[in-house]
Amino acid sequence: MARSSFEGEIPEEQIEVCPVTETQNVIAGKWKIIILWHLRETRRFGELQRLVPGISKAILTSQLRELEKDQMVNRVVYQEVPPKVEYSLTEAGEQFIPILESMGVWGKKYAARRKS
Amino acid sequence: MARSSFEGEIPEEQIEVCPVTETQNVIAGKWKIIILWHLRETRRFGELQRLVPGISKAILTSQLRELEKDQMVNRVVYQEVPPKVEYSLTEAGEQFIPILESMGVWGKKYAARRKS
DNA sequence: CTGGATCCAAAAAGATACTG
DNA sequence: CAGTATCTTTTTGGATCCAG
Repeated sequence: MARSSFEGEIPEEQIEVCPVTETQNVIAGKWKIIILWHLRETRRFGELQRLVPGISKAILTSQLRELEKDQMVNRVVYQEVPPKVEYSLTEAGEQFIPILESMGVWGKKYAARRKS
Repeated sequence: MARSSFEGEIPEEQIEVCPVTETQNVIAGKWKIIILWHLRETRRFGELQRLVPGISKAILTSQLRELEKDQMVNRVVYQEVPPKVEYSLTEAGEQFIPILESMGVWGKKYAARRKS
């Protein structure tokens, strides 16, 4: 029987990306996890910079822009002088919180284990 | 007056790293999450390379070496010809599985949400 | 089959100065 | 206060060839 279609081929749009890889793509970036962690509560830009030790304004901005693009973070600009900008989690971001919490618990045990 | 101690300084060893940052440091790397995912079951090197689409041997090796160094992965060499090497999760690695599962669930919902 | 060693390219991060 | 623009540096990843 002749093949009337190429069963081995998959249209580009239908290629399913592995869900964990999907997640990987969103949280890749040196600071994204810790930023999301602090965004469990709404934070202002400067506040985030203080909470994340060692990050520069430029990098914080770029990481936040990427998280926005990935619909993990909301950005609200208040038209005031001096400027005020608040960042918070979107629904997708909120749903990621339990994973962040688990990471915190795991990381703590992991650190303790490694010290011994 | 000479200060007899530097009260502002913290000995290197006592600097506490935030637990989520600890976790971030372990899973950073383009392929580590998906590698850990497939290591829920013991896998051979070549098997891993097939399971992780797009990764080269050299990169797979380097990612595995880092995971070993971080005590997430065990490497067992069977003295045979041809060589056979099996990778599996350490206890720390095993304890990370629930987080990987959560990432899978979240990633699936995330992808679905983004398509609409 | 499972790698190691090199070299190169690309991406990510960081430093700095400037701005509404 | 909250950025942007530019430049430099560092870090990663990838391709290729060699080897026990």
